[in-house]
Amino acid sequence: MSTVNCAEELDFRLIFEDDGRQTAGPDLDVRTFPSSAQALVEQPFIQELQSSPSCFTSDPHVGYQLQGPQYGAQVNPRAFDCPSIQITSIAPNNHLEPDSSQDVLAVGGAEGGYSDASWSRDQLYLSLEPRYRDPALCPSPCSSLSSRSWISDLSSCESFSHTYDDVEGELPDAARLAMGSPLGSPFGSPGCGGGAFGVELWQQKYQHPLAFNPALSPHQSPRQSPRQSPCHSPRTSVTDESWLNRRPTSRPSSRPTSPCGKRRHSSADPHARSPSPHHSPSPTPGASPRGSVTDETWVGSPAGALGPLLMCGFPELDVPSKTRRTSGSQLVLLAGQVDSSLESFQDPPAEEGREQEGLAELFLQVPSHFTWNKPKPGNAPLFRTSSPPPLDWPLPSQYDQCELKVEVQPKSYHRAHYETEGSRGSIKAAAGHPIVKLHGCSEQRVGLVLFIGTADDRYIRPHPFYQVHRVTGKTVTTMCQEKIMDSIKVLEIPLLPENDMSASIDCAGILKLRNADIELKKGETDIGRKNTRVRVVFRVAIPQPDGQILWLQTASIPVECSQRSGQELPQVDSFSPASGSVEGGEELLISGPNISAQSRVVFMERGPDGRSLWETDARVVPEKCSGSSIVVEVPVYNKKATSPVQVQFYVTNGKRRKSVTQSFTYLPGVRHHGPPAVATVKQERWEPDRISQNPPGFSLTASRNGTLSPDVAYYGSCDLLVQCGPQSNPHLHHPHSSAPLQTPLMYPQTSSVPLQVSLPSQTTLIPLQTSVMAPQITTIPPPASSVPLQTFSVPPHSSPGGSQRDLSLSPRSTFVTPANPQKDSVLAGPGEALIIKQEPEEQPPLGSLGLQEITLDDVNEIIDRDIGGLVGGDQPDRYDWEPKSGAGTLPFCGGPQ
DNA sequence: ACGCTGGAAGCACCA
DNA sequence: GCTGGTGCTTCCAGC
Repeated sequence: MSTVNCAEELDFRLIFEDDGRQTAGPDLDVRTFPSSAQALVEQPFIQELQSSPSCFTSDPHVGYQLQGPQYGAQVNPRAFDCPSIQITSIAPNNHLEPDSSQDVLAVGGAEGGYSDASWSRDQLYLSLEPRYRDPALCPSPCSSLSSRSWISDLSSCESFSHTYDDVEGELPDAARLAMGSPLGSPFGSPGCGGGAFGVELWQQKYQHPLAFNPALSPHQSPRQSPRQSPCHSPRTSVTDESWLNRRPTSRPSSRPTSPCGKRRHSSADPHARSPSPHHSPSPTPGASPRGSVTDETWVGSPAGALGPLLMCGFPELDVPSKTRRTSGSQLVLLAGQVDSSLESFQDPPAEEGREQEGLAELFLQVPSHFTWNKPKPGNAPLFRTSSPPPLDWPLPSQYDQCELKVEVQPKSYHRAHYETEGSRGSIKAAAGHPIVKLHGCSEQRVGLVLFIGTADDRYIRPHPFYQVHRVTGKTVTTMCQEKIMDSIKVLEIPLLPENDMSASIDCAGILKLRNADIELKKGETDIGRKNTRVRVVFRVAIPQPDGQILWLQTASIPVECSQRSGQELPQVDSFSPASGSVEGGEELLISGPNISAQSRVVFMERGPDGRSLWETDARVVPEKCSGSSIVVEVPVYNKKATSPVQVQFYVTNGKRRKSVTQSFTYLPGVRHHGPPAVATVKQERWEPDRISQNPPGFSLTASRNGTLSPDVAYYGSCDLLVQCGPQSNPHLHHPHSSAPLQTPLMYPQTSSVPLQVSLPSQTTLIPLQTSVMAPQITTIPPPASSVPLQTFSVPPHSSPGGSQRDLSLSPRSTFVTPANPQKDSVLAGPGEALIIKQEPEEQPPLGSLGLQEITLDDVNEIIDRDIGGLVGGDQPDRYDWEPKSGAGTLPFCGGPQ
């Protein structure tokens, strides 16, 4: 890759402006760009999944609609299924019929709802320059061998010249382009000789934003990387060092003396930030005292590498999902697009639709964002090859016979490394490394995608402050490849039949991005301080006979990534029992790192508003404590309970040294007799009350036969040893194993309980709620199909602070059905428990649960109001994902507690 | 020499 | 405004 190439290849002015068609102003609709990148990046993968024996071979004709200009011969543009930005050479006014052609370079994806109709305007056109088809385009700026982030790697010649050699030619041209080949992008590789051009681009973008295509700038940066501001740091100006002079060493010569511009953690005051050079509430320059991903690597890195696509309107590039959601303009645009896009998503091929009839609303396909307008029966995690789901799109862990499971969980603590550090190795499990396995699909190799996700109380999404990092070395046995999806770095690992469709994740480390860099990103509302828990998220794409791709997702337990916290925080690995009489007095054994007799155990119950309603110390039984465990007496529940009440407890070693909370269920009138029957149950939930995986709609794993695959089994004993930490015995969580309990709060996605529960005549799904709003339970009449009555938990709508968590934390979600587990089952979802009971009369009165029955229509109404409205742009302001306020979060999303 | 780890210094933020 | 505690980031040293 020569400098010449870098400089020559792309000139965005020509592509997007001189072209005369892409000079849209700030309101240019670039929302779909991320999708493009994603799709592009995924194409090879998907393609391979479908047809290629080789993991990374490319066949532009297989399940792959992403045809860049390289396929210029194909003149007809094609609109993609998912929200996508269409880059084509055709005239803007040309109406593109879906599937009409394959000339569109970009693919959809992420955020979108991009209707064909929207093609009439705000499209990105990429000239059909043959140069874009250069097979030599560097495929993956992110597949760095170094411990540095992909961003940093991007600015590295080595990264391009060596790192990607192995994948060179393995990816379709389009993908390469999407990934920002240095050849194909001016941003591609400043460090590779494109520096001068990079400066030019920077100037265009930041100094002359309009000239650079201002319309796109507000949405440019990748979510994961600090974007925009070359001016964040004087030192890291792309002009000065990032572009022209690659950082010679990973370590700065001196420590920063002042993180100038560092955002105050406590402040979200936008005014504190200087206005962005471009029209965006972007952060201010001087953010980082030293080269940051933002500065150093953003423009000239993967992002840069992502090149034209990413830099020009890739929504996720510059605007985190939260911000994107709050973008009125986006929403407005989306309003007209959502439906159509959803159609493509929700309307599977006829045959598939038939297959899924039975699923009905058991599986609510709830795109995490605006894409979900109106859920309807028949949804399934099936996507067209050109429309892979965005990374923050909730997906089930199981569908039909296929289930993706984390067989061996990672340790709950993994110290992430900074860019300035060397790698701290791969994520580890208690013994060895985490293992992920795909059950039920062993006939073909499939690709596993891994990324670092959040572990907060909202839906899983790529973590803004952490990034997966490919670890290499002698000890690494698992083949993997770094890629960029949705502008997020991911690792792609093949799952091979010969390996029993499992993979040991020994090639994934975690990179910490500096808070200041991320927080200063335009639109980033998350703060990094104390946001140090992540989950390792796994996705698998399974080609279906009908050509669609089945996407499943699961996630690990939360992993603490900060040095200090990891070293000092008590961690509850297990406790027993998991429930007990409201009268208390029973001994509760809690064990885990940093737990000792000196620790305190505090029981608490939170109210709807998240405030503590009750909190009391459990009396420690010193004589029974050991070095890593503590025994306490369960305190008496403070209120009269007529139904199981789930409370939380945590272990603390002092101020700010609290473990994550664990759930304990008080059972009314239940006395504990005799020694606990030690039933070890995997508890994949780290912080039950704070984490919810997917929107409730995903709490059930769906199957085509109309059965539910609850992620949680029953528990009816208070004598359970709840395994909270990493566990490595998959058998322990088998639904048919002895362990009846999988805390209903466990993450559905991580659930390894493939319990198949046929819906009884009447099914009641009871949400775990401690919601701000009165919990609701929705009784959904059976759809036209054979699906029996189901009751869905419905998140409180318009709960200002709340949200998702509401669904996941309800003490009442814990239902004990010891007597007849076969009869009553508890379905736990991402944050909610779904209970199936054949005999409704045995259910606790809804009233006592704070639930109310509503009909499917009600559900739809709520959805329309809370989600659809948001999606449709009716209430864009509510599409605020500000984590702190929790306001405006989707109903199914949790709010702060 | 390099990668991985553990520890800790120094600074900024927060209560 | 001051101060102590806490968290973040970087650096060092050992294996």
